[in-house]
Amino acid sequence: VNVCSAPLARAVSIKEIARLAQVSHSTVSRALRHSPLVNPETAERIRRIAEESGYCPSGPARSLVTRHTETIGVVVTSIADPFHADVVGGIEEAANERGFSVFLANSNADPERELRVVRSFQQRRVDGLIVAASRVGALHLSALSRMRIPIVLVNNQHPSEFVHSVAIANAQAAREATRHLVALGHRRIAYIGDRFGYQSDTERFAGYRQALAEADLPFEPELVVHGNGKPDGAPPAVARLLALAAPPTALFCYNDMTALGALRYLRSCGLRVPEDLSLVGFDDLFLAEYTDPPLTTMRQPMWQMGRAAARMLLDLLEGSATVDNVQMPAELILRQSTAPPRRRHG
Amino acid sequence: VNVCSAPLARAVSIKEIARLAQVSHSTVSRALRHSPLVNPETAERIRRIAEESGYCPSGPARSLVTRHTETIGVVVTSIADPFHADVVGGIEEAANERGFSVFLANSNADPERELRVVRSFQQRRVDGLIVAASRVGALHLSALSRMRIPIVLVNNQHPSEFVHSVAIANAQAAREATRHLVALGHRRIAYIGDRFGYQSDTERFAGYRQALAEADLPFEPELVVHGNGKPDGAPPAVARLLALAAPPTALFCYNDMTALGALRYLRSCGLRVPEDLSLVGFDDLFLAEYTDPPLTTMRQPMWQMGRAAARMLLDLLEGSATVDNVQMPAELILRQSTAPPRRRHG
DNA sequence: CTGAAAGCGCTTACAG
DNA sequence: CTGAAAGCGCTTACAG
Repeated sequence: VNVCSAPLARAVSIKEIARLAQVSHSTVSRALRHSPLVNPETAERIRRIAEESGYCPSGPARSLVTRHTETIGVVVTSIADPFHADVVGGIEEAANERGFSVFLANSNADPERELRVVRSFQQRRVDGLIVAASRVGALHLSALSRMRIPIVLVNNQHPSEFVHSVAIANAQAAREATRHLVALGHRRIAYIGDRFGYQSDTERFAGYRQALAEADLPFEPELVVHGNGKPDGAPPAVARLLALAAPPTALFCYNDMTALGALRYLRSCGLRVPEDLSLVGFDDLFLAEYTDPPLTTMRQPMWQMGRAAARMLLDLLEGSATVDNVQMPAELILRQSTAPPRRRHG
Repeated sequence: VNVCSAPLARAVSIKEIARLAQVSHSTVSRALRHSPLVNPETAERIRRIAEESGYCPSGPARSLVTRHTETIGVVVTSIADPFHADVVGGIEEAANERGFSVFLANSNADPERELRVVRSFQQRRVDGLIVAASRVGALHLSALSRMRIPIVLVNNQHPSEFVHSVAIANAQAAREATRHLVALGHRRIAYIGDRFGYQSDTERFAGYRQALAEADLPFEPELVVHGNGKPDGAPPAVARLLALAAPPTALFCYNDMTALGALRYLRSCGLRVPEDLSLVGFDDLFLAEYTDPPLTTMRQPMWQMGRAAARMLLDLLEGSATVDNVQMPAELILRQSTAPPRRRHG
């Protein structure tokens, strides 16, 4: 016989243990919360009885009176995306350290689903919300701010006094990555962006242009193409670049997933990286170290960003938050996918 | 001024909207739940008022009386691990479809943390639990079954009538993978297992031995080494194999992460895959398609396994579960990391 | 169809 | 130090 699907035994409540201990349930409540307002010996006795009877306090009942749930909601576009998986890991770790549990939901980048999910979190009375890399902030800001709970955005700052965020300095990081290519001698550097209009893409693109301008390199619109942030978005974009009369000698990608797709496509075209073409990614997913050649990329401290977001939210909840937007450091990781361009005319 | 960290405005309750609608709060409750016991017109009016006043029902209050939370807890060893990320994605998707939210927690493979996390889920009164690829089932089964809520294990069956599980036929899958190597002509095939004693490892090892036996190939203990399920666990294990007087010509790995580490280490030794050595992984993480060469591997339908686990749990909750252990199909994916062995003596 | 009452499991003033 | 009371926001018999 299967005990698991049997009707749930009613969990023992504070009342039950009050009966056992021959005190009022108020006293039990105090003893369990270690209130100083109860005789140490009876408190001890009560706790022992609670322990023995397998008492487990009811979160829902408690939060009904305390008006908070020690719970946060996190919505990501896709948990299967390694970037988000890492961020969520950091969030969970930091939340857990402070006694919070996390609700996780996928939005699949679908604004409607996103809104549904947020609404369900609202019913569950999460104390706060973390939204990672989506456009929800832009689309539904008013709906969100109406919720009147703290929200922190990861990699998706929104120019508003209503939301908080943690991100890296995207423009600056992209500029640094592009500079690296310039320093190697590349003059025709392509940018493979993301076609969904994320703010991070806009900023990285801006950084790319800045680096070009600094080096007095012309900005060539034909060198800017768009993927979809995933490996399969890269081939068509790369193909367009390769078909140019004067193809680029280096590719700077919006993220590592795009770089991964580009790398594989280049290989399938018989092109070698970095001998024929240099490639730089963005994120430093763990797999960047395992590609062949290992990928030069701009590292985002994803796990730390998750931790920072959770801590910021928790600080907000206890009113001790000091800043509204934290900016994390990015770091260029030099590996083997970049090299000086081949001389054109030996 | 920042509205988010301002004290929370008390959410409008059923009582408040009762006042607005000039009815009792019982009637409001009924109208909101679409009970037939209320006049359609007043019901409509009540709903409109609720809508306008931004009413959002309180989950905690509701579950206090209904005695369930429409919530499930999922604990994974590491959300940053792509296998788990995918499983969690499937769980969340299926749960969401049926109105459930999911609490996610990492155990870091630490039994104590695992237990703490499960206890916190218990306080939050989750309706059920999914535990993915951990030893919690083995270590804490009694503590778990005492919770008296349904639990389903993913890839971690436990020989007990108390738990439910979804998994693949590990032994059979490993046998098939090994057979593929045998069919290519390999006679010295190594197994790089996992050192943590997971049941899945034990089963895959058994399958490997079965395939050897079937082919009348001797089982050589020296050809069995252990990694840690991650890329960095592979190099020492592979090094030991390479140092053998008669090294293997093919490597069958416990999982893709191990294969990834092995691939990279082999490359660093100047060995080519599959020319010098064949390599097969297990899982078919998305990255298996992007290694160089792309990895031959045994696919586990991770997302589907997550969906199946969630559905099984939900079925258990509504008493409609039909099976206790679902077995998902695995599939050998042939790519370019395997080939016939090189002839030893030309 | 509707309302008053009781109760879910807790916390916390209030009054000893 | 302790208990009785009220209340958190809901649902649901029970009695009109």
